[in-house]
Amino acid sequence: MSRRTPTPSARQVELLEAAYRYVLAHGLADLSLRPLAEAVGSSTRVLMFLFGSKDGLVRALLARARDDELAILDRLRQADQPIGLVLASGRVWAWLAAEEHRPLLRLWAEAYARSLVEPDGAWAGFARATVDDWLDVLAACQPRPERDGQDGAVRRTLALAVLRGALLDLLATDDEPRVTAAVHRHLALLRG
Amino acid sequence: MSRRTPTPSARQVELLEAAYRYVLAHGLADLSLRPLAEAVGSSTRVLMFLFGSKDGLVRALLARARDDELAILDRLRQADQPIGLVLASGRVWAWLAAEEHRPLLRLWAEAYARSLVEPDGAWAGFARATVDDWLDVLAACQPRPERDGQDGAVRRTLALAVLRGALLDLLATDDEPRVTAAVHRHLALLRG
DNA sequence: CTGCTACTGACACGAGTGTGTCAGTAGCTT
DNA sequence: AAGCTACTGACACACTCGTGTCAGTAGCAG
Repeated sequence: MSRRTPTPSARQVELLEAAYRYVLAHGLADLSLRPLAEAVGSSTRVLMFLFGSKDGLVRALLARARDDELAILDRLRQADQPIGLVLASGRVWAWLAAEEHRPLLRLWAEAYARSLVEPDGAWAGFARATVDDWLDVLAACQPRPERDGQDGAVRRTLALAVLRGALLDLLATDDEPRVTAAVHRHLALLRG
Repeated sequence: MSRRTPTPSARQVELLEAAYRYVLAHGLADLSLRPLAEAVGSSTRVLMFLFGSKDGLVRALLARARDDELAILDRLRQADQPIGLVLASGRVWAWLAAEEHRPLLRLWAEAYARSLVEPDGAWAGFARATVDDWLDVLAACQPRPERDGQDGAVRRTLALAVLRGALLDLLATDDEPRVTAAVHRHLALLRG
């Protein structure tokens, strides 16, 4: 068995990477094995063999997307000392607003919404997991006394809400100046 | 022809209402005519007759959901004089956070995300339209000198981002106290 | 060469999809 | 009574879907 987590095997990660690119371009909503297989130069048979089922493939793709997401989050975390929510939010927004990340973020939005409507299956817990991922990393950015206690939790909840709300706006309107100005306005408010 | 907009006909609105309830409970993602028809006590044949196609049905359902959305927005608008963004945001959040509106808001999130990924077809422009709807009504809540000019636009963009970001969090975590506290924190910041 | 493991191709099955066709029936207007 | 319009039922067509089956082949270990 070369199914999932046990040593993904070269061919498997290669195909996953190709499938990931395909999904970034076409969305997950009406993903279908046959068109996907053709696009990545493979066959449904092989996809089934490597990922067990369509559900397995989708799970692997969502995990792949989450890896991309965690990669930037880790760059925030690795600072030697907490940089504070304001600076962290500013950096995260710069990443979110970059044009080249739109496909990933659209995919993220799709998976998030779907996991809300259909809490079972391959999508299960995706929304919840990403909220926790982000809140965790924002917590790590807060200085020590602020971080603990529920006031700190409220602060990072607000920071996350601004970032994600702004992201939704940006994805729909593509009006980067207006949305970025709104985020910066919020950061200015926080500074006092 | 009793197709769409030209006088919806009693039977049509009756079935649309039933289908809307069904979709609120089951989501739009894998909506299928036969199960839907059975659930609402009709047949695919009739649905096709009344709505022309599945796309037509979906369009009608999205329009129906938008009507629900616009209904609350109008209650804000009808105030004799502008109430300001702070008060408006507070009221809107009270509505968003109410438990009984979750199904509608989940449906909204689903439609929004899907219209981002698949900008053609029945979903076209849904995300864009709702952003504009909300920004318009928030603009109407702003006092006169503030409303015009791009600073006003930035202000309401931020207000909208907070509301929608908080909504995303709430839908995923169901942690109303934390999220409501974050929204109120933002309102407190705005007050100065 | 033998065997073993990883991988792949061709094909079929059964279920579910949206939609089209043909024939109705109920209720109203004239 | 006639006729028109709105609506409905039964059924079939042409797909596409995920998945299963059976037979392979390439590469490497012994």
